[in-house]
Amino acid sequence: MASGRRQYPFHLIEPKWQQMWERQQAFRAFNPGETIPGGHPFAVRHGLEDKQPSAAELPPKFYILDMFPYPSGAGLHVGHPEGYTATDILARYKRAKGFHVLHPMGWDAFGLPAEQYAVKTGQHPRQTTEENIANFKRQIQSLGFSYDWSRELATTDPDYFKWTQWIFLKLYNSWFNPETNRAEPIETLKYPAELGEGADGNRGQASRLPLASKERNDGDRRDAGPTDLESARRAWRDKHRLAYVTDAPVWWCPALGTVLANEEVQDGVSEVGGHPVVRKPMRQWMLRITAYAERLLSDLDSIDWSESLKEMQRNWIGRSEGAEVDFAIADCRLPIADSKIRVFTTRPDTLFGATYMVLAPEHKLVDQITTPEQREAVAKYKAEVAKKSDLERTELAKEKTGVFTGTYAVNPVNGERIPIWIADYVLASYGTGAIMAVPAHDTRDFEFATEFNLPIVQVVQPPDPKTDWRGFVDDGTSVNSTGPEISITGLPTAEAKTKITDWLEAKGLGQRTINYKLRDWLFSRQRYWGEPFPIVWKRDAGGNLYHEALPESALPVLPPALTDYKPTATGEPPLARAKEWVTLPDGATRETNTMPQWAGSCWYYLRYLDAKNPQSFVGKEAESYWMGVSNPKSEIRNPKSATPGVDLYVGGTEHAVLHLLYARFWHKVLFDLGYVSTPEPFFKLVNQGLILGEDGQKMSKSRGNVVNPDDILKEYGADAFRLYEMFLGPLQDTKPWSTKGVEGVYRFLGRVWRLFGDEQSETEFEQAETVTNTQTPEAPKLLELIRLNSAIKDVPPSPAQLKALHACIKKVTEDLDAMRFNTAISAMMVFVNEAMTWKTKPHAVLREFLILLQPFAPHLAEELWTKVQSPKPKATASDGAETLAVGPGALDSLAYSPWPKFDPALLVESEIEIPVQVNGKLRDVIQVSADADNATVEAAAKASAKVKPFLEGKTLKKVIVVPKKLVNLVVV
RNA sequence: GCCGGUGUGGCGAAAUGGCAGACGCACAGGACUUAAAAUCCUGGGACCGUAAAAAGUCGUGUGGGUUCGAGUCCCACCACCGGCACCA
Repeated sequence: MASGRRQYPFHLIEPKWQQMWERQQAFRAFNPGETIPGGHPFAVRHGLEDKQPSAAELPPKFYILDMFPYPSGAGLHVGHPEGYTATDILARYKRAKGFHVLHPMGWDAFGLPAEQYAVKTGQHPRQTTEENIANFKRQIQSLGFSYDWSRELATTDPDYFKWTQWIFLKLYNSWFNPETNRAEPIETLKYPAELGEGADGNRGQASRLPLASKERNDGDRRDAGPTDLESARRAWRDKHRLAYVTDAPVWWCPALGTVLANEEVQDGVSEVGGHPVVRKPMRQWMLRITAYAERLLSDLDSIDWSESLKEMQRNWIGRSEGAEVDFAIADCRLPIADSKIRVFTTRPDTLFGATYMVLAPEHKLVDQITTPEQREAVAKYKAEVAKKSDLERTELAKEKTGVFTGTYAVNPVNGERIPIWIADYVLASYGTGAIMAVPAHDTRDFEFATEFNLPIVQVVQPPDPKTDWRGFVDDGTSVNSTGPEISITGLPTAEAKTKITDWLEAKGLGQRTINYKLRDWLFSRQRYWGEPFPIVWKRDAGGNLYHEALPESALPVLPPALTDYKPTATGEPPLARAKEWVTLPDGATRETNTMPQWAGSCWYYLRYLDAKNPQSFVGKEAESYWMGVSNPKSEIRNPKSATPGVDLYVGGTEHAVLHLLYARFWHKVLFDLGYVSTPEPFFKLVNQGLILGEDGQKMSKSRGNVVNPDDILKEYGADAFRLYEMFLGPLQDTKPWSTKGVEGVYRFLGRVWRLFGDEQSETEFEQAETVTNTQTPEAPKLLELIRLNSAIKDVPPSPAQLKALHACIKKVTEDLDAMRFNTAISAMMVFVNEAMTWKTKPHAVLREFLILLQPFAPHLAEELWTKVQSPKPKATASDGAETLAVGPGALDSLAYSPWPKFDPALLVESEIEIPVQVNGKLRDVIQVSADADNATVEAAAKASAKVKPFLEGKTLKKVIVVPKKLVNLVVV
């Protein structure tokens, strides 16, 4: 042990209070209508003992949420508790402020490691998961966080994933209505005329179909037998559902034995593990997140997230405005419908500069338009591209490649013939999979044209004539842009875009379009340890396979027992091994994919609100109270949306796009369908920064610089650990760990201990401790031997003492409101340093200080709080310390003690120091009375002996007096 | 390449446009101690001075600018960190 003697007996104090809080359920939050037990400190504080308050009768809520962890086998590292400590401090602070705080914790427990372990050892992932959760929970609890453990949840719990599957059914049974711009039940989807039941008689409403049967046993369905009309209608609906099936190529990762979402693939390798991935067509479930692109984008304006995080989401969604333009194919040998190639461009103003076209190699027209002479070259190029992994495609991106198809297109604005090429720098999956190339004003086209000697025509003049127009991609003025029917020459870029787009629309050659980079969410995984889909597959009379939702009554769909967790030899998911499970009595077969890990984390913050509800994923009343809509006393800080949701959400940046985008998407669907009352889930979000190793490098096992919280706790205790994590620097910053730094705050806590404790009784305590087994339940009683320091007296504080206290209250309060934990701690250090010097320490002053300390170092503060309940040792000491903290009817629980208010009047000085500058340079500091007027201050400044030499022989030009701040004498 | 963020002592950091370096670490000196640990006190940006002081000069990545006054605001650049990356 580097630090030698223990600063204070945290090894007894911390378990004592953790047990106390747990016994008392001190941090349990109560839903509207719930009976609040008498004696519970929250009930005592708010006068709600044995009552069943409605939402309106409860104090204003405050929902503080941590990103729940994946309980890995490695246990907690010091990065986890950083955010958890910050939120715990705020939760405790808000409780003291009188809020009804919801502060829950749970487990994001589905995931690959437990499954990979199962593949290796045959141990069921549930067992691994449960062990890991137990370890995580023990570690988290040893830090004294004030979570409401009665709301604990795990995504792997059937009572939980039943509702994950239920939400999936909602997605499955909904479509996005572009007219109302929101999700609606699939029954509101109209069939097109050819599928309608009679012309307009029943408005083609799908509700005429026996849809009610969806909620009945699936066995009863469609006894009448399918018809062509019925399967056509089913196909129509299936095409519109928010959850749908495609056979599109997906990222298959052979090493992981699963497909991955676009977002899980980085630079051609899997984000997890860095394994290579390949493109492979497979049947997959998709979620139609793209329908929400616009709302996901625009609603960012209504929430309080960091600008950089919003920017990341905006970039991910990637909205771009432009136009789609049709180019006719010259000398067309094709049927009319296919004789056009549609391109997407954000720069229709550069249409006159289009000197060639490029199709993605996968574009569906490529084979049709390729001339016989070029056929071989095109086929070869397509084969090359198909062979390339995405990794190679990105790596080789520097050099442009492509092949001419032999065919020409006609530029609609000037009738010019331009060659059509194929090249892999055009992506099939974005826009229309084809572009018009304007080499003069697009970097990629410029490189391509240079490579293949294609013409480059200027059509934009840069604002600065010295700028080279070649490769100029910004806004300027259109030039050389006059055709037989339309001219935009001379127009600034913005106007040129409008004018030419209007013309294209009028001529039927194109239209305004908005494109998004965002793709639909690939939602199925070939894994065992995830939520099974509540979906079965059947065949209709024509032998066609179709899918159907299981009824709600079939939930939860549990995964089958397996002995082998590997995918099958044919590449089918592991669930396919459970033959009996897969096949239902009616011959239907179950979907064997499972949901991705993101599914469970998409809505866990809602389950916390009503974690045990067996009837619903969340009760209406609980939802509206905690999300802040039903309680008139709630603080609504954003008048624009007036729907705060989670008041504070803290977690790492690694979830900046995926989790946060997916969760927002699900929340909006639930909002549209009327299940939740706010359009956004997380009103305020803060990303905690990374904690690096002592060497300033990212912590990793291979570098050997990982700090284990258990080791720190053993040596310095939870309070010191918490304090240090916050003292390190601003929450959002990346900062290196320093175990030496822990000692600093540990010493501070030791000073607090000595400030309150009596030295002689401490010695007696230590002697008693050496002959006692500290593992016994009686050991904490030893703490009663510690007496209050005799310098602490029930006397009125001096003005200086009051000032020190109130300066501390002010600073800590303001810093907590702004989440500046490090400076709040330093303010408490300043206070303690000063209080140590006081000969007589007023009881009232030190007592208030403990309330400030409590959120940061709750165990120590609670223990000392028992000592300051009365300046004399308690007469009823035989009751033990417990009664002091939790006695019914008495407001003596520190955790719920009202936060002190500072009195600004106590902070005013009678004499203040004013710096005096000459020409902006500090020359002296003078003492003046605080209410001195400017003339007096100026005179005093001029009179200063240190200032005078700098004025001699100079002319005083100007005098700046900033009241109570500074004097600056300007001389020449 | 594009977007976002950050550059302040030996280190972590602090500073509504107004005394740069609070608070802490590490370090040095002292007190207590047989000694050590712990604790308490003192010191500290650099330079130049001096027996020791005082005074002075320079100092917040670099170069400009605005201002009586800039770590803070503006412009240009450099470095590092994070994100995106052939998205037309």
